[in-house]
Amino acid sequence: MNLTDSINRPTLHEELVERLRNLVVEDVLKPGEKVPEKQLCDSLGVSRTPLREALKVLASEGFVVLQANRGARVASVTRDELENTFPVLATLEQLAGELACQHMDSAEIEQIERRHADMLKAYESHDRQAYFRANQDIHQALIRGARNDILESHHKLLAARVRRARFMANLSDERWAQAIDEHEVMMELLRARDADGLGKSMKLHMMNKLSALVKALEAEDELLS
Amino acid sequence: MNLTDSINRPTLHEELVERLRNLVVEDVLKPGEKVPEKQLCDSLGVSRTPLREALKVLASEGFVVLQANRGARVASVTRDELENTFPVLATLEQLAGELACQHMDSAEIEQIERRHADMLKAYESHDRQAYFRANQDIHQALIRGARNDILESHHKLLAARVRRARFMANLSDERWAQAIDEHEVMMELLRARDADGLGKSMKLHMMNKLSALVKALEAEDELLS
DNA sequence: AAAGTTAATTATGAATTCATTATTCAGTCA
DNA sequence: TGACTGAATAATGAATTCATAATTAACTTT
Repeated sequence: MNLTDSINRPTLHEELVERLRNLVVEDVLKPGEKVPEKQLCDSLGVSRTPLREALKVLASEGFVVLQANRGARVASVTRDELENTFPVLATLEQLAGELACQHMDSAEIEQIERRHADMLKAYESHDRQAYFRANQDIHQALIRGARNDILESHHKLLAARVRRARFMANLSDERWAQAIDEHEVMMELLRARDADGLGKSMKLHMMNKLSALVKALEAEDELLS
Repeated sequence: MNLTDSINRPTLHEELVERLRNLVVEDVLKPGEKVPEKQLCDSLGVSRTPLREALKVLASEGFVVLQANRGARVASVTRDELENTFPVLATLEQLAGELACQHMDSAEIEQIERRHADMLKAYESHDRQAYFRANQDIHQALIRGARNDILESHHKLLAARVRRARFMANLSDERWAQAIDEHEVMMELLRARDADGLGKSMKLHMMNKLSALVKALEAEDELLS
């Protein structure tokens, strides 16, 4: 019996960082929107002190922008930011792929195998929600498999910031099919424990995601002009 | 005339983040050491509120560790952390090298050339201090040259965290000579704007730094046993 | 009515206060 | 003497208060 668990209540500000980050990532708080402290305090039932501490952390993570004496705004995901973030994410995933091939045991690989099957099923039944979940789980498992906390934390942060992009543009059928193909390749390379190959294909996968995203955003701009 | 400059006084907590981070990176606050809030408040002349906000940020950056109701400790640089951080730094530098070749203009390259010359001079006169400064400037300029803010911020954070390592083990003459050679190669590749080559050599340079560091630390352990 | 000016209101940055949890230390008992 | 108990002290987490900057609203003035 673990007694520390019941005692290990996280501090208020830690919980708030989690909750607020989720509100931003899940697009409940919209980019550019002001974040009025008092209002949030009331709705969350906390005082300003821990909330402000949380906002400082969120700001250092890049989810909000602070202006002295003018409060916090939700950081907007500009195209420029996407185009800067994806290459960094891509190299991190490349490294993760290489390390994962070296460090994952077969039980872990089998687990990914199962999640991969889930993903295919979701694709066939056109269930975007389930697809996103399975896809995210697979990437996260590969990162975990790299056995590198530093890599994991930085990847997590960048992935969260970019995750909002899925609210900006919808996944096209064409890109969806391509992504599935890429995942098939990745699975094969993982099975073969081809470190270099998996790294490269994960990097490519990420950069293709960016291309598709940029294309989709441009298409949306066309509609508006 | 820029009027915003005089007005743009950073908030207290931002200054504190900077100052405290420097105290950690410059090894004034030693790893494992407790960080008593009151004492720091007195010596810095601020109240606890902004100081605590700063500590939260430092914690999210990994420079201190917070324990609920037990305050903050300076994070210790374990060998494990070094071995995790350097590969990540190395891939980031690889990416930076590739992008720098594409984006830097010749004036910027010439500036690096000059700093490179400074570095060689410092090497010849065995001035470690000057060498570290020039070396750091060169790496930073290459990162800047990549024209990618996300890359830059993450690199900056990781670089600061391992910078403390130089207080842990001294640079051996052998490694110093090798590092100089590697820098020569890097300069040549930059002049030739060989993106792939520069990326790879920067990555290798970083990993060699890690090897040397680990070796030096093991040698120190020998002495203690 | 529109632009500009000043006063009132609101929101934020920072200090202080309060409540709770750790830590220290004196005293007890084996 | 040495381990345990519990009170006293100190440190931390969070709420509140205070001072100041920003925003809004009211009021001129043209």
